[in-house]
Amino acid sequence: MARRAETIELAVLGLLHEAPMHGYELRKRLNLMLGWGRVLSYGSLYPTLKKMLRASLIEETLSTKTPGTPVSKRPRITYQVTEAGTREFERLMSEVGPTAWEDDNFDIRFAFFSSTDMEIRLRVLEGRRTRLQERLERVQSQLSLTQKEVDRYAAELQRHGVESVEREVEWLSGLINAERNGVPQQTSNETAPAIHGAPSTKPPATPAAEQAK
Amino acid sequence: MARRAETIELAVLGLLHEAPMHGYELRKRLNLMLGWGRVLSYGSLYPTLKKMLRASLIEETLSTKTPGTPVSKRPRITYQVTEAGTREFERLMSEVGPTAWEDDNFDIRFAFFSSTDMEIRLRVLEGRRTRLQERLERVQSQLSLTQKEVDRYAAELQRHGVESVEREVEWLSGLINAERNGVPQQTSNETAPAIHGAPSTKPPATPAAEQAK
DNA sequence: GTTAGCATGTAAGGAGTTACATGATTTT
DNA sequence: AAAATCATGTAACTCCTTACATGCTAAC
Repeated sequence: MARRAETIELAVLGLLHEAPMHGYELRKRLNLMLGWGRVLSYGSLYPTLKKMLRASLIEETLSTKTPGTPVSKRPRITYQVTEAGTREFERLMSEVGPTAWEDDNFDIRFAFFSSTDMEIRLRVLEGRRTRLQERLERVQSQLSLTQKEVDRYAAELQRHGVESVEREVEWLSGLINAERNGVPQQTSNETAPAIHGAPSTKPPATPAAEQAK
Repeated sequence: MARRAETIELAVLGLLHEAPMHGYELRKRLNLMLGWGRVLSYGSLYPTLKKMLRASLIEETLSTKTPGTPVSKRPRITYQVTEAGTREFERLMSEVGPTAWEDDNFDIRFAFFSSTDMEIRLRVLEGRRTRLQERLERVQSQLSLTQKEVDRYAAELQRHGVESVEREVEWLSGLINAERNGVPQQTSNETAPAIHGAPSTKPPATPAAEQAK
């Protein structure tokens, strides 16, 4: 699953961009965010954090919590983004191209869309939509070729998969429209109206993937 | 993604159960079947086939195609299931438990549902549904805790995710009803009525049951 | 005082992708 | 005759999970 590492990095940068926190919480937020399927393990997160530290994308602050520090408190570590980290975050967020709209990557980028401007958002949303449409075409053309005796259950699975992706496309279309018709996107505090009513669905577990994560 | 290996094996056994074929075609069918996300590479498939050969789950037949075989034709290899392979397939298909309803595994099992009986099907479908419902609960409870200032896009992503899983649950409920109300499942050739349709005879006491499109 | 959840890590190992390497057959 | 697609493989490498190991802190 090659390209996951970058994804985690981006997510970490994005979360720390909002507020400093420590590894444990980072993991929780991450799992909530992209955790519809597999869950990120500590064995994956902590090494990534160390790596990012070495690359100076983030910094750590050790806290000893209680004032009268006895001796050997194992310190809790709070991470913050550095300036370099912020720049890297911005660089990654303004990337347009396949890496931005592949399954895992897309979700993370979307979650932090507030940190980019509309142009980028539109391009990513459209790229993603095109990606899914290609997928649909490919599958549908292949299906018509193989159309020999299709097993009932296998066919139902396919049907459901197609339906899910189609719904996802509709969702994206709704979002694209909302962006274009300038849904107020500035941080006018609360009362955020639903971005758009469009129905939706990611191909969740069923068609073989929870593309999201 | 640890548990994928078994999944591939099951899929291979299932496909070869239907008809012998060679690796290349196996890969195509596999990708069509569970290929909504990542695609299975040769570097993954061929080693698996070798391993299954060693385990005597499948057998190979070398074909030289053209009658007047010159000399050094690289042979094409057609794979078939052995008896041991068939038994293994049946064993795996009648497993009920977590391994049967986790994301990837579920899809494969579902695709080959025709090879099991209704009891198993029902248990797997119900297990899967429960799994997803737990997921929803977990996410929703966590969301209510974190309900501080949620970013608009992040919130929309969550909303969409929840909606997708809810739809999946409805889909499963429909299938469960269909199984219970005995949708004719034997191979009465074509004119197979959509699995899904199944209007329940009695006004289903279960609220969840209604969904049926 | 003990369980449950917070918190941080490491080592070993498996699974699968990428990139490479080769060749046959069919279509244009 | 070239291009596309069918077809089979291997080696290196990355990523990530599993399982282990440790210890603090709050609640019951």
